[in-house]
Amino acid sequence: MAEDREAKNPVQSAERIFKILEMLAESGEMGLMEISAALSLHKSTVHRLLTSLIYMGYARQDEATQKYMLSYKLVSMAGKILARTDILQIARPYLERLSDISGETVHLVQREGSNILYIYKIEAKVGTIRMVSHVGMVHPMYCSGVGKAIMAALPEKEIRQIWEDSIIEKKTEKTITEYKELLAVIDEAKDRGYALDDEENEEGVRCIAASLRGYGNEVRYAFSISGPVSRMTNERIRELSADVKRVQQELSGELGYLRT
Amino acid sequence: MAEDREAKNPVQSAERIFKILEMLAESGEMGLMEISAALSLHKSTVHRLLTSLIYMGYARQDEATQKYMLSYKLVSMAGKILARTDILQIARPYLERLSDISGETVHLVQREGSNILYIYKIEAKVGTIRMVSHVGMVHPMYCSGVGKAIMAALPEKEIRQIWEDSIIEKKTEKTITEYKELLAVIDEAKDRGYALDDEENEEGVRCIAASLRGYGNEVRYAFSISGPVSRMTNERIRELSADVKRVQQELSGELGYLRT
DNA sequence: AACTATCGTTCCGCAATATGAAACCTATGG
DNA sequence: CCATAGGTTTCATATTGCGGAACGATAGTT
Repeated sequence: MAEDREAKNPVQSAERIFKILEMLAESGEMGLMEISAALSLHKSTVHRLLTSLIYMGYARQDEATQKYMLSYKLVSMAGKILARTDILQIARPYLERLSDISGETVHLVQREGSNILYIYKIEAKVGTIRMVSHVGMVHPMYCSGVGKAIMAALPEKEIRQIWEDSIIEKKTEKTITEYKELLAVIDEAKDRGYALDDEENEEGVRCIAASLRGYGNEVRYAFSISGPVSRMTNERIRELSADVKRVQQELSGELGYLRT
Repeated sequence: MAEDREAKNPVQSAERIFKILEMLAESGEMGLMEISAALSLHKSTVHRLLTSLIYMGYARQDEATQKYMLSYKLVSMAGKILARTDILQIARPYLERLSDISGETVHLVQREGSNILYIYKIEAKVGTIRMVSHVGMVHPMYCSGVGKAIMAALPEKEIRQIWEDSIIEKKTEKTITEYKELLAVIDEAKDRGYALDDEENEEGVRCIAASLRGYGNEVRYAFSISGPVSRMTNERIRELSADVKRVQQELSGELGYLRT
């Protein structure tokens, strides 16, 4: 077959200049020949492309060593992107999929000190029960699945702090009111890789949650699937946990782009 | 003179592709014609360059709206650059301690000419107020605590230069718009050993800042603690200033050892 | 439905542009 | 002082990127 279907970069010089950019981002600083050799490009070509990068302000050359390195213009650009893009943009499609799979209510929350803030909610597609949660709601961490998911990623010192900051309130029969018990439950969550809320916050509601790491690599978000006990059997939770963990995996991957 | 000395970008397509990149970073998402019009480039040219960006993974096109936007690859690259900025490695534990002590937002910035670049941020651990600052943000020096902390270590000639380079803008009631006033405030900072920002940049936000000397012994960095006026009383600022100055002391010592 | 306007995509001939060989600098060190 | 190994500049060449034009798809209008 003479067919040449394979996609190809339509702009050669762009291909090359970004290769150089990526290489410099990786290695910090490099000499002309070093880059030339690594990319199998003629040194005069590399020189021209570098001159262009410098002209545009993306790179600079060390006066003394003559080595090339990146400027902070890229960092500044990245900052603009981040400033605009909250996690919601990224997470939404994944959460939508969770909602499709399960038909249950899906939440995305953000840590706010010792509390969590609901920043996104997809209503259940089956049944008629409506959860009291809503976007903008602030809720203590200790008695929610998402809260425990976040705490499972924190050092014990911080968990203790959160506990002390919280007004412990026995919302249901099963609400945890002993610090030791909380720690035990969090330990379980650590082992499993996901946290549970077994009617500890709202009578008849169970949920399964996992945390997410944000830009600075700190745990700042969590998401969950919630539903009535009638449908959220142990059996079903085990099934859904696979989906939750997969989404956590995938989302972490995508958000990981934002980290180092 | 027929002399045409003015530097020129030696790679046209690079020039254009980065213009597109910058434009997208600024605006979030744009249509083909929109970009084409804004840059006075033929739409087929823009299309080709965008295809190239997408091919390399720096951009993507929304399925539904067909609009173009940047991916997170740039952010990831920026992360790599920042990760290598060694002051960050050294300073991080100290800044974390400041954050622990105060519970407030902590920033680390780097001087970039007459501006500052935010290279690290620790979010406040108490309260729910979020500062607009973010890593990668570029900001004028004259109306920020960190900027004034840096200027306090510069000769007046340079301060004047910075002032002239800056676009003076009355961001709040208290923003300094007179050069003489700036000098006075900087003088105070020199005496005290730390600089303040008293709602000069963002309504309701006060901050306390100090500068750091880099490798060549020139002042290139500064850090700060910021918080809402409600918590950042004069009393508290005096308390925190001791911590700020101690961290400055310790960090300066450690950075002094580094000589490339 | 037919018409129109708008936007994104594809094609392709032309020449401007990017290419790389070679010559030229400038340090460093043997 | 010569040799070597970077980095820089020049320049003829053809490859690459350019943009006019035509196409397709979608949405708004009559």
